[in-house]
Amino acid sequence: MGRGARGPSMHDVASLAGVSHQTVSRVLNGFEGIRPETRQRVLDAIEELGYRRNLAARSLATGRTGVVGVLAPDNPTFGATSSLYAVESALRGAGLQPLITTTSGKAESVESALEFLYGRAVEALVVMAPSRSVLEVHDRMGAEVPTAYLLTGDERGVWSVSTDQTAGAELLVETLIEAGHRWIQHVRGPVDSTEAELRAAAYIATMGRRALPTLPVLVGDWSPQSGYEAFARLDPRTTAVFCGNDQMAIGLIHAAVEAGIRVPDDLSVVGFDDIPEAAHTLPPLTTVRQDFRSVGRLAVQLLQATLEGTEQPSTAPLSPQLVARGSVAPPGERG
Amino acid sequence: MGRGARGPSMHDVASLAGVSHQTVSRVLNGFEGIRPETRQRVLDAIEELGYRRNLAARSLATGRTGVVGVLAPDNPTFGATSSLYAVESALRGAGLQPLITTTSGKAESVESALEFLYGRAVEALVVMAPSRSVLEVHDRMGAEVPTAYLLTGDERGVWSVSTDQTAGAELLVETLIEAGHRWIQHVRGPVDSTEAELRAAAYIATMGRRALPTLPVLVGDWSPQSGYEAFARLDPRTTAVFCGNDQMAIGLIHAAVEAGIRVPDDLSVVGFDDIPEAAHTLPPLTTVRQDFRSVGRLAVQLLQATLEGTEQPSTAPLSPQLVARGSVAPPGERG
DNA sequence: GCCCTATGATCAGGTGAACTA
DNA sequence: ATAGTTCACCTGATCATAGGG
Repeated sequence: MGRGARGPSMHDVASLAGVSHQTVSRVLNGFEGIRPETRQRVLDAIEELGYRRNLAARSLATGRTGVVGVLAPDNPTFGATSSLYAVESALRGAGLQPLITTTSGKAESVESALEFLYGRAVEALVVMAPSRSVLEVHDRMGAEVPTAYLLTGDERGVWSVSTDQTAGAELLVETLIEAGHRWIQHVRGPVDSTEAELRAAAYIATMGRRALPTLPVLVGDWSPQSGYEAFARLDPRTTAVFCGNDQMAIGLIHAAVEAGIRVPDDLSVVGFDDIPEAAHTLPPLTTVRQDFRSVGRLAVQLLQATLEGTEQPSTAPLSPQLVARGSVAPPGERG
Repeated sequence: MGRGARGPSMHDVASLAGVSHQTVSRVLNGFEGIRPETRQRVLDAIEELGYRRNLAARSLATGRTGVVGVLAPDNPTFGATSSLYAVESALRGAGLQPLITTTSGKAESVESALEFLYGRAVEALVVMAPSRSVLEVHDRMGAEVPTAYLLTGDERGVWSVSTDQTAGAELLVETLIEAGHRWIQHVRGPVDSTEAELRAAAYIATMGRRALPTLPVLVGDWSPQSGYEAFARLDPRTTAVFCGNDQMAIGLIHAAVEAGIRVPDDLSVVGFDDIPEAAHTLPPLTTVRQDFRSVGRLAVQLLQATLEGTEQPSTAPLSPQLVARGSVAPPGERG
């Protein structure tokens, strides 16, 4: 397997420039005390040979890898993917190397991904844990490195980077209440999802605060299909539905219209996330926008500060933003 | 920066097991000629110390990195992301290390991503190039390693892994023709997109083959918003629209309904990709399904075979599959 | 003496840190 | 104030060796 077609080494550059390899190293690492003409000779030699540092050797010598592992859900949803891409780009910008692994969330899958990452000597971790099971596996395997948590509410204190789920849910429920609804039902995401939990809790709390009756919380799995299926289980008194995300709202609206229910005249519906399609459903969806990219960037800033030992940025939850569109109207005669 | 908290080395394992480091190496690499009891002693020592191979040293010694770079579009669409995740998981399964970078497609962005990847000594590349500009930059920088191309039609011959775009477009246009439509218009994706080009060409070819009139091809950017805007530019005679992807179809349907046009009674609409939302638009969207995950897996198989020098799998374009739903009907009186 | 099996000793690989001139 | 010398980092490949038939 002698495939290692090695390029020129630091020594090659050194002899071409007529200096020692150490001087080359110092030029590369931006040291001060180097005579301008020497530096230039080295730079020229590098250019001429097309020299590139051998990262394996560098890593071996320093004992550092600069690799940050990222554990991402393998379900390509808009939100998770947006955050993931922001993490990737910020990491690269910070001179670190993202090592992205996707997992289904099942224990076995999470385990093998983490095993892979630890085996790769990651120096920090970004755990995107939409479900509690991911966190459990991670905790069980023992956190070996600084870890930032995404998509998991603010459960991990300063190590969590998130949008304020509770505030988002309140915004939506209040919008429905303001429109005059009393019978508001919630279709939440999966049971082991932290974010779904927070949104559901906020639904109940807000209704309670306004002294309004709470209807049974229905459970979906974030998919449009599960929203579609949830429609059939809606309480007959329901005049407005707070869906746990936009996709389920899309499915639910589909089912409603199929059943001859007009949205929003007979039934108001709101979502969560503001995916690109939300502006173009029929009717356009009232929802709450999360700034996924900022969340990703912030997570990287947190880890970078930790690795460098500088002051960590604040990771207070980001504020979501209400996007009012056409899927909310005052309750019709149906209620 | 003495952050390198190094773990136990092969030497530590060797002395604990009472053998040489070389024997440890042979056990790790699955060599044959090792006495079972010796092997066990080594294994025990590894277990006891919690030893893990230092990959930097390994890579330095072998001259190989096992890293495969992936260039992905930073636009988190369902299709690209699905393929990306399949690539990641297949790569990891093959014992290789995915190094994923996202780019906007702009020359500068592509350049810096490739620079990053080459600097990381990637041994192979997966280039997901939805636009021709990505290919141009890649070509200009000189392909240093075996490269598989995704999302770019079959432009790169055996190095392209793709779904048959032409066949997919034909399927859709034929469906519209069979339903009785004569005035079919196409809303294509961006001008520098290879796939958009193929789909548009297939539209024109199919219409020609059936001796039907071709209407001006409108240009969108894949987003729902661009589909929405395209509606206003539709030819008045149009009775059916072939949208370049599902998202644009969603936007276009929105605009149509807003303008009082019924879908599919007054206007038939088809999409491309079969994203999860496509089953739940109003009406549900007739479209064509691409198996994005297979494409990703196949790309990895291709690279793996190349790296190992074994026989390469066939990369003939995969067949798309028609998904007939409710957005197509015979032309109404509008045409 | 010769072959075979299991294991050890030595060296190479590219870089950065510490010390030296 | 600059620049060179030496060593350490950890693993895998090559060659050498000890023991057994």
